[in-house]
Amino acid sequence: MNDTFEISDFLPYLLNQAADAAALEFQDYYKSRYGMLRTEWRVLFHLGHYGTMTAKDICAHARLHKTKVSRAVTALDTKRFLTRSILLQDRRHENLTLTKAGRRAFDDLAAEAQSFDAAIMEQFDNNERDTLRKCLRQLAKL
Amino acid sequence: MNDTFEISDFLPYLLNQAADAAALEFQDYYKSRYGMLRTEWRVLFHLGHYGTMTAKDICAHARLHKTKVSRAVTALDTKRFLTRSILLQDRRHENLTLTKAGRRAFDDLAAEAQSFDAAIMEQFDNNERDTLRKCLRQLAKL
DNA sequence: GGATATTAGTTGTTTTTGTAACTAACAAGG
DNA sequence: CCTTGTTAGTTACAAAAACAACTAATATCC
Repeated sequence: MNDTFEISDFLPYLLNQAADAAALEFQDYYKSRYGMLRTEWRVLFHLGHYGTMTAKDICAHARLHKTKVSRAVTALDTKRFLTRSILLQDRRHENLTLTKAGRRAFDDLAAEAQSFDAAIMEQFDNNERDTLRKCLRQLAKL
Repeated sequence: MNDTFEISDFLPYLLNQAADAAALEFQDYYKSRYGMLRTEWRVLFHLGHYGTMTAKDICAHARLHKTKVSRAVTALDTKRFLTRSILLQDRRHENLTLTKAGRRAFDDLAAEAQSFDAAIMEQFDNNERDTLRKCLRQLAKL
């Protein structure tokens, strides 16, 4: 009918398909193993990687809405993966810190993520990898 | 804390962030202008681009679940953007065809998508564009 | 000091998705 | 024909996301 423009060439579509495909396998891992949702995994990652921080910090850094973070923190708290401590200077903030169990989960998942990432990237050569990451970073910044 | 692995380097995360960012602006367009959801836009695109086809065909080609397509078709039908006609040979299938209004919406959105895509790609050089699309296609296939 | 505005985080309500069960039509083997 | 199986599509219910309204603490301006 109209052959001037293919949807599989449309960047937002392509990005979305690629993102879905890439997320799938890893998602199964943290879901079945720890009963975590994607936002929980991201929050866990931030705390494990950057250390103690507030929900606000996570929102800003992970580009997540505060309600999503709030619910993820509640879930991780219920799982005893983190502890909350209200700051004396400003009782609106609370510092979030991983527990031992939280850190174990983080260590496991981070290692898994890393090897998962490497496995995906294996299909590309060095030039492609660099270009891909560079372009994606630039797009994510918009 | 742990600096061996950055989350912003984790491909599923990066892809997701890039996909979100890229989808945002265009999403606003079809949402505010036509009250469409993403799946509706995709179904509309398929019908506009490939012509009359069944829901099943769209599922296979767009990699969408049949329930999502079913709901999108209902929504597009309500908006009078398509008509359904049951096939005489096999009354389980129904052919979906855009109405005049549906085609107008498609023409508008396809043009918009195309220039939107071009605008995004402008920030990359030719080599980057090719590599990006090639890698994304490959990832999407998984 | 006290009204007003901000900020961090939570809760409630509505949309949207995901999953599974369902209906209706057809196919195939006996 | 008539059971059994398969297929296209819908519907019902549960999980998750989006959005708005809220609470509690602090900051600011008069």
